[in-house]
Amino acid sequence: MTAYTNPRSRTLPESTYAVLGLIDERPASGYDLASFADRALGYFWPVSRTLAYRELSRLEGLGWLEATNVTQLRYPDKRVWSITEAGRRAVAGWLSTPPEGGSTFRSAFLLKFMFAIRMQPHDLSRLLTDYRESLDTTVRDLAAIIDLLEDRPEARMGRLAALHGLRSAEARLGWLAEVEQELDLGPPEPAEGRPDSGGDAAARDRTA
Amino acid sequence: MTAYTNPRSRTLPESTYAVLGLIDERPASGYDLASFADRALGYFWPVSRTLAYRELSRLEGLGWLEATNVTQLRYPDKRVWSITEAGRRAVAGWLSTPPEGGSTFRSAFLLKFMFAIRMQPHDLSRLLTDYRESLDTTVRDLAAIIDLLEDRPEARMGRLAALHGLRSAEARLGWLAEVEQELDLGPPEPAEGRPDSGGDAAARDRTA
DNA sequence: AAGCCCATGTAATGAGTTACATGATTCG
DNA sequence: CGAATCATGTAACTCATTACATGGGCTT
Repeated sequence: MTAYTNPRSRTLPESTYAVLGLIDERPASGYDLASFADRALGYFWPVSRTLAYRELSRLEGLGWLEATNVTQLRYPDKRVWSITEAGRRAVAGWLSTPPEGGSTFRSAFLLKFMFAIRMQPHDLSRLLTDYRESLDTTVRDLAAIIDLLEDRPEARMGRLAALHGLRSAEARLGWLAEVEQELDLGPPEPAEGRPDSGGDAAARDRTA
Repeated sequence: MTAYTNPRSRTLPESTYAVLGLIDERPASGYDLASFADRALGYFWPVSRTLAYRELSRLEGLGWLEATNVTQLRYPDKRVWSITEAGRRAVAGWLSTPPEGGSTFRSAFLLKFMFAIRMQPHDLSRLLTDYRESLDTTVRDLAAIIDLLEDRPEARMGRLAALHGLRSAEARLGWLAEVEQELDLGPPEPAEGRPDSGGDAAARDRTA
């Protein structure tokens, strides 16, 4: 309806090509696509379910995708999308040009961290602890994904993309250790044995 | 006008607190604030000039900021903003709660990289080269900032935030080397001495 | 004369998220 | 019997960006 079907007037958002590229790989329903996109691109290019549907109809309007109705017995009928010849050309064109626009990084953690001098010590260490926990989770998740894809050569790029995230997260854990040392907050283990802040570089080595 | 002046109905965006926190540090005009925000938060929480103005008037509506008219001789008059008592309380409240929402990472590079199998070899190496260049620039810029802030204790958090970016960028350069090795694209030096892909770990060491 | 710095905003646009709406089937 | 899965969408919202508008003073 309110679709922006004219590719000449302005450049399409990258998410449009993300969806197009995924359908090029394997035809799918909107529902399928959304969950597949979440697994494949979720870490560096989230495409929500709603957005997936919107991009699909935009791509239909552009003539880059077409739908086939599939009736199902135990599940609702669905529209399975596949790429057209024009769509294939569009993907090729997109892949042959350098990424424009895109790439943003926003960190609510760093934003708050910038004002750390005005934070209560307790809140600061909480902030850092929470950050470490989220990084630990990321490391675990990505390591598992990499492990899973190790022996699947067709998923090579996915594995390498996950590795990109893993290396970044590891570097940030290293940064956290540096920061905690400089701010003389020992690594948070307030259980027993009061941290005598023995300047240990051992904490840097967490490449598990 | 169409401002959302009621903090009880829904949580305010983090950018609102970003502006509030900066004004808390030093009163400034909208114009000043925008350029200061760009320097201080630009790498992890961009606040455009237009957005800065919008947030300032929102904060005025909330009673968290107030303006003083300042007439100038050689420059246009301006409104200098400073924080109110209520504003100070709002900052304190914000700082004592864990970051909600925020933190997004979107990489147009990784998105394209995921479809690398369908790329022409030339376009792929171009993609990687461009990425390396942007990372190199980031590393240089952040290293310079860190160097500049080394002997300014009041800018400690800024220095550490920059270090966060530096460590991430370094890790990504390391990742790039791994990837180029695996995809058997030697590091791009097509000048002379054809790269015999001597598996060198030397390229990993770019902590200059 | 061109162009940047200071200064403040409005208007238009859009990308993306969250909530809402509906409904059959299957599994614990 | 409730929850999850499969399936498709609409509606509302708003954050954020880009373009537009204006204008004096200073620098090259």
